[in-house]
Amino acid sequence: MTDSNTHISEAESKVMEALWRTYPLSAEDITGSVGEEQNWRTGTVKTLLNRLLSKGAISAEKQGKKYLYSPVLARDEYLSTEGESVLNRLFGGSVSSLVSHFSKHEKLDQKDIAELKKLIGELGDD
Amino acid sequence: MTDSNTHISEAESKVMEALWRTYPLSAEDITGSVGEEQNWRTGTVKTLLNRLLSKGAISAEKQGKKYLYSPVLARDEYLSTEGESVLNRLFGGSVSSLVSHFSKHEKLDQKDIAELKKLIGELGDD
DNA sequence: GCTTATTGATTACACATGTAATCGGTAATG
DNA sequence: CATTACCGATTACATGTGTAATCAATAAGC
Repeated sequence: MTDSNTHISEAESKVMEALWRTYPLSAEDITGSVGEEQNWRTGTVKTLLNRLLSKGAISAEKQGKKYLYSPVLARDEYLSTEGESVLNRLFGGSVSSLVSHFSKHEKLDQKDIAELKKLIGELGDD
Repeated sequence: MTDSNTHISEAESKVMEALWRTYPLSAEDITGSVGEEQNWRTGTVKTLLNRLLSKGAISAEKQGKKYLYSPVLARDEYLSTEGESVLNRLFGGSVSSLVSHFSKHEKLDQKDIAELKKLIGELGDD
């Protein structure tokens, strides 16, 4: 058990990502975008939407004969929860230890480095 | 499905962590340390060890009537795989985007910041 | 040698997750 | 009005994961 109960699975997170980009979206919309990429039948998308609804991660409002879905859980909140959990599991909760790992393995490109420099600079200024 | 087949679950990773700290270890050793913390019965630890064996993540050698287990998968390799997968899922593969997120949410302590500064400094020198 | 304790192997079982198929109700169409 | 098409709800099912209990083989003790 990763979280108590309302954990969002990987497949579910794909649906969330779509809703975080734009909302509200119908099941059809999502099947057309995410479903296309993931090679999901419509039933699959419906199931994921229902599971997300049960978890309270999204909401639905009836619009004619179909539903329009919107995120309830904010992306930022999701990132915090998931990110922190992973950071703890893998890197003892230390961001610098994560960066160090990726750095050591040449996983930082120029853009990353530039961004990091900027970030760190700003932090110092605080 | 996160990975093709040999994905290491969270419970399994707890066992791996123990073996990465010291090895070889007997099932008893692991039950005594990790099992204690996690409140696992001996059977649970045995199951995890067997699953890790099937996945080729650890090896076992007979020592008298019991087995001694050692890691096969290196911690660093595990960190790379898992870390990259998570980084992709959550932050579009961008380390700086992850750091930015944690920074925005005040999740960087002084030590992190100091470490990051040092890291980035070294990177610039390359 | 027979009994008991140890330890690994096998089996179990509930819940999560990926991936749908099918059922059932309502709306559109002829 | 009867039929069809559309859409959400319900059911399904294999595999993964957490968490063991039990079985079986062997070693140790009486």
